[in-house]
Amino acid sequence: MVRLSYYKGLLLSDYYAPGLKWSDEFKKYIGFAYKYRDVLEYFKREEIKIEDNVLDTLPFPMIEDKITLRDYQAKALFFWNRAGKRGIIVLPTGAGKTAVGIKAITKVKASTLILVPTIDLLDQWYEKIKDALNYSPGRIGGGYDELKAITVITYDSAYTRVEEIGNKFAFVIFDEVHHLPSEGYSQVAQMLASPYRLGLTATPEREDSRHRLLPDLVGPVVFRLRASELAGKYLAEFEIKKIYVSLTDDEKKKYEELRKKLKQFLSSRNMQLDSLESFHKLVKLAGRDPEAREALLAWHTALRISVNSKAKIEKLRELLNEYNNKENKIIIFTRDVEMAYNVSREFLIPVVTYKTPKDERSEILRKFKEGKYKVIVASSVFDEGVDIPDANIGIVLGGYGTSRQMLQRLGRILRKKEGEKNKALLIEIITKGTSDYNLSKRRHRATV
DNA sequence: TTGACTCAACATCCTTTGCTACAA
DNA sequence: TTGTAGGTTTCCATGTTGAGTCA
Repeated sequence: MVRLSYYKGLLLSDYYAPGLKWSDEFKKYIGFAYKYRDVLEYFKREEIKIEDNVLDTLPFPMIEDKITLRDYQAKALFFWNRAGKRGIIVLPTGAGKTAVGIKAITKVKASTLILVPTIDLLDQWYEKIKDALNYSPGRIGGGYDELKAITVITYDSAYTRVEEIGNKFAFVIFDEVHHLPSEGYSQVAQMLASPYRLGLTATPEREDSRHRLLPDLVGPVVFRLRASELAGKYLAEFEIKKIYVSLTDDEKKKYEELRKKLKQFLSSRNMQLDSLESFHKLVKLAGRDPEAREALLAWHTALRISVNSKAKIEKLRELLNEYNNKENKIIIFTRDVEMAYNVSREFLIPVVTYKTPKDERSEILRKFKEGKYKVIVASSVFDEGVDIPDANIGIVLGGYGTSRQMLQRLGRILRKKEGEKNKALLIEIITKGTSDYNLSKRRHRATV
């Protein structure tokens, strides 16, 4: 008879099993709690009897189930179920990931923990569960601290509480699961004993390649659908337009000076900037070498000039003249805060950045939803986890070189509206011949 | 309870085009 | 001659968020 137990994120066992190591401190074999399922299966295969004291879950409540899934949502859940209730479902923004998650809870019928990156999402899940299951889930984070059989928690709170609650849930849902592989959050996944796992995201891939950890932490991608596959029926038809502009003579002169400074430094040190690693090398060097710091600063400034070029503002003026009318709702996206405020001042448009106070932000979003505001400008605050009212036109003035940001911004204009005839339109304004062009090229790598 | 702070964690950050020492 | 590894243990900037603290 093997005794299995849980202790502060660890799995303790009397006998050896793959994935466990002997610990002199505990006088037992130990491993991270997430090995629980594998260890259990191993002992079963070996026909070894187990006394299992790992999970200590709260009783599953009486719930209703008012969720009707669309065909692709049901299919996604089918594949996840077939994979042993483990794995990741990839659906574009607006395709109803939350509904899939809630339906999964009703299938598993066991105590469930839902991890979310922001308080906005904490509230959204809370409301949707209340509606769909006629049950008020617990909330931990954002000032709440209620542990219930179905509980929504922020990643940050989970990080500080996981030792204590790591064995209270048989099922765990990781919303926006691309956050999970980061240094700190991945420990949360390891310290949870939950044998059933579901990850939800629109874009699992990460710039740092740590998404390679996801199959181990959550399971493989079991279902994937792109925005273009849902366009027309469940999401709006859309078009992506690219408009190219040039730097002014002044900007060009400055830009080239700065790039030259960077190049001169690189060649003086026999360095190249041809990979992320080489860039990190430069950053490291900049920590102790003033010349390297100067070079990096030059790179930053040059980037800013190209992303926030004056011609973009003029092009934006034309676009607003053309599209700013009763029929359209427009969101303008910028890369940095300064540009967002410049646009706001120039065109007298309400602006939202991370500096905007909370109530002012919700006020602006409310008025945009009601149609009192037709155009708003935002930095990268709307990229994820915020419930943004529908728009049908997005204008990208600047951004990162990541397809994640691109797809998330696209998602902001894709919600299908009743009787809508016009296509949703995402317009990107790009400064040609500069790093801005490279950024744009990079964010289009992944097919939409 | 709020509001204003601070702090920590997370994310992005590259594409040009030439090295040098050593092993196979 | 050709091919390949090379060095450590992070962190120039800016943006964004959640949690904690203190008035």
